Amino acid sequence: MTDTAPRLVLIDGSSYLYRAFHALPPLSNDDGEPTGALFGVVNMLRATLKENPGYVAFVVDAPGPTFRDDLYPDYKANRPPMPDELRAQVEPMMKIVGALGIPILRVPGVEADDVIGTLAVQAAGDGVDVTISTSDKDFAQLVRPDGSGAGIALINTMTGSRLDSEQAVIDKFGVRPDQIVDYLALMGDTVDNVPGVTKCGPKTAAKWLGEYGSLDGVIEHAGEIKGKIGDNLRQALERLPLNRTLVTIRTDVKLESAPSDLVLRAADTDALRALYTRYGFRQALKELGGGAAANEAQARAEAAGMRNTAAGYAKAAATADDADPALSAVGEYECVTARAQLDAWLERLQAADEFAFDCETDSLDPMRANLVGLSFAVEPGRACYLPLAHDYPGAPQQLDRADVLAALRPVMTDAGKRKLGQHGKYDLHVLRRHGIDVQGYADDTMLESFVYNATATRHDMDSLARRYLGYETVKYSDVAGKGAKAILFSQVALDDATRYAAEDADVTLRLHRVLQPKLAAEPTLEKVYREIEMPLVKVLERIEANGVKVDANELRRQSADLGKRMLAAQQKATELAGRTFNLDSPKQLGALLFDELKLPALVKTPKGQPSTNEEALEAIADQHELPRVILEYRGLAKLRSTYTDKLPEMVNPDTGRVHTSYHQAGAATGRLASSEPNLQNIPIRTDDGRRIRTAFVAPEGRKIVACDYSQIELRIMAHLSGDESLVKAFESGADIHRATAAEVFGKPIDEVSGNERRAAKAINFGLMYGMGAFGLARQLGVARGEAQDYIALYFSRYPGVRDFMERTRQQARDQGYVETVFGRRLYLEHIAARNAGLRAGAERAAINAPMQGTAADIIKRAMVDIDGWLQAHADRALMVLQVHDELVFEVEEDFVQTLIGEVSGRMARAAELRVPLIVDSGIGDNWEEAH
DNA sequence: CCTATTGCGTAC
DNA sequence: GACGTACGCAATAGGG
Repeated sequence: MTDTAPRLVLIDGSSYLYRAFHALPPLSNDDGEPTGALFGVVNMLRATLKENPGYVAFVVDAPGPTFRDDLYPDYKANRPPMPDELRAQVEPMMKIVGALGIPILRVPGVEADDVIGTLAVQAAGDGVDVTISTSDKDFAQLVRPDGSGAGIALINTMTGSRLDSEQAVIDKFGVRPDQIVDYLALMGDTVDNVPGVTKCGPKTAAKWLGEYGSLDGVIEHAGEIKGKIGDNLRQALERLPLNRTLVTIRTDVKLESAPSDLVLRAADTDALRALYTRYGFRQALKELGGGAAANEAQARAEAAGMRNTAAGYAKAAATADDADPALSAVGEYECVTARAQLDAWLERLQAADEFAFDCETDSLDPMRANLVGLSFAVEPGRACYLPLAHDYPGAPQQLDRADVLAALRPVMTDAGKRKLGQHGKYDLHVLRRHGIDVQGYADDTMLESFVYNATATRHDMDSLARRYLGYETVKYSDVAGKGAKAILFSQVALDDATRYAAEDADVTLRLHRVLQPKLAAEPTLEKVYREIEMPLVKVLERIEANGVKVDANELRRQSADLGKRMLAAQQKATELAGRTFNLDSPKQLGALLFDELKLPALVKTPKGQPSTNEEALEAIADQHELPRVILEYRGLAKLRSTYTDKLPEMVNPDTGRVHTSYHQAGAATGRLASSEPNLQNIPIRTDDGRRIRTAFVAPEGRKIVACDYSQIELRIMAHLSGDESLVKAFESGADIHRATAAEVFGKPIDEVSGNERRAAKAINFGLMYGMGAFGLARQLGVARGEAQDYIALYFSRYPGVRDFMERTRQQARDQGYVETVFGRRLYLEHIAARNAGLRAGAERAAINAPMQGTAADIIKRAMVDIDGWLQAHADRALMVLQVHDELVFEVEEDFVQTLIGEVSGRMARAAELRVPLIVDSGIGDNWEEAH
């Protein structure tokens, strides 16, 4: 229960500010502004936010008197005025806190302590786990056990100490939390000018309270205490009750904010960047980065939005007893080990309109994984886990796997019974390999999330649960450990396995209930999801299952050859350098080239270091022999380490083939991504590289057929822009780069030189990527002014393209997203950023996304169509690869012509554009020949 | 020891 | 700062 409850973190801002001010050296930024305390507080805040609290508040004192001043005019009278250097840091701190998205509480007439106390007690009473982040020990009085209910814990982020139980308080102070007030009253507080019993410190106070139980007990027995300290006590007797009132943190003040209002909002990254830059917080700035941190902020924003539209955390904190639990209650999940239980669940599955399922296995590779268990959810909170192959000492008896699968087969293969999953392609593989070819796979929460907002790079279940349900799932590592110590899921105890696995199905179902309506509210997105992505799941499953035949021996021969040549290059390099060094280490290489040999460092890495990349080495290749040798070595090493050594290792022993994984939610533009191994970046440019493709072969009696779209993205640019000249060029069937060169350089098409065509090609591609004159100049090796002239000339010949690009930028700015021809959306979170670099990057992405994304939509549609046709010919041809604009098939020889006709026709008809879609095909015994 | 980041390079 | 989308290798840096 504790790990399912929402969390509230209350930050005692004032205490941190003072503590950091006194603890840290008096740092300042380049402008001489003091930053020491700020630095400490910012680090503390970042550490706090890393814990992903759903609710948080930064509480500070408001100016003006409080009830304690009324009770005791000298309260805090000893306190010196705030030093100027500290005062100067208060406003910046508030700005940073605000920019981080943390609600700030500053309540007039109420001390921060009392605000925190009131919120803590209120939230804990509502079942929320509360953490008070403070360096003030007085708060120990609020610590309470978290046992079954929600507790209040103290954390001091600066020292890392944590007080989260009664025992922890006793260990630290020698008294229980409920005695802390009495303890403080006895000792007094010099900082707040509250005099206690003279000479009574922590030891004495704890001793007395241990003997007499409470302050009242101590007062009662004051006469019995001997010695000087007894006299001191008796002298202080009169003021002890007042002390107690002063040190008691109030938990009943009237506040306008309820704990559920304290939702962590999205961070304002632009503001943060500006503030961090101003105060020189480099690490914080780095973490802010362009990517991960921004996504996190986005995720937080959405999660916060979620909670606000629900009824606040009170609903999220609902317990198992609630009729409508917004969060699961661990323990309610059923572990199915008896036939009668299974039968009951089969009935539930039969009765449900749609249910969620999930497979547990012993491997992340769906082509190797063994089924260890299955989970199902029929309605939120109602889920089960069916362990099938758990095997550890003392493992309970489980139902027979074959029996269970046989019992489940009817419902799992019933196309009319809608099933849903999270990244279900994995589960489809596993079940297929265990004899169940799932039909009716209707919804996938990963794809719902991806289509709904592809900008969020993570679409895994844990992230989605956090983003859309405000819920922290049980992690795999929680039940199975991680790293080298991780155990197989089959070795996880059944109760742990149940709370993990059943939750997966449960959360999947809950996510679907949240995401489905969101998608339904956007009909074009719904269409992309329903008509492109969902049908593609089974198609990709088949392609992955087919795999591609790879001649491992051929690759091993190539590895040996590359190795010999690498060795030769290495020897030559050692000779030229006059010493040995690691050719694979950019750091060592840089030191050698730029420090020892004093060669000019013409290219810098993003971090400002001298780069040793290809461009940098090419630039100095005329000054020394070594750079050329390094380039030779690099090229060989790349091919060997990434391809010829690795691909043979990826051959599946069961099938003898290589099975890549296609990630349907891989690229924000809608493209697929391929991994393990990535078969979408097999070399083609160089001879050595292209040779690797000869190892992608067809078995005896079959051919490799490759069909690719000709210039699809440029055609889409023609379609989207409607530019007359460009459309005409494509209609005429001309070589598009040659035609562009003819336009730009103003000469007949057959007089265009090779160099002019090359320049035109660079312009065509560059424009699609939003390239500017600077980039084009670098690409072509011409002056920037010349490149600018080319671009200007291009736009004057193709004004429609220029208008299209401006329209696209404007659309991105106006609505925050751009879309493909089929309505797929890409949100651009930095399109309005104040940071010019970020904004320019977003504009380039905005220009590219409609073209790249539309191309992705088109080939996906074609794949679904082709797969539908190919199903009837599965014994004669297989679809084996997709490389963005290309589909590769393995085809029986006498079926090749039929296939090419069907495939190229279906590819060409996958979209109706203003220009024709042309498909080129090639045939060969291997992939290289098929090009 | 394991994970994250950096630098580099492959594809479309 | 300057060309969009990916994945992955080897070295290195950093946290436990």
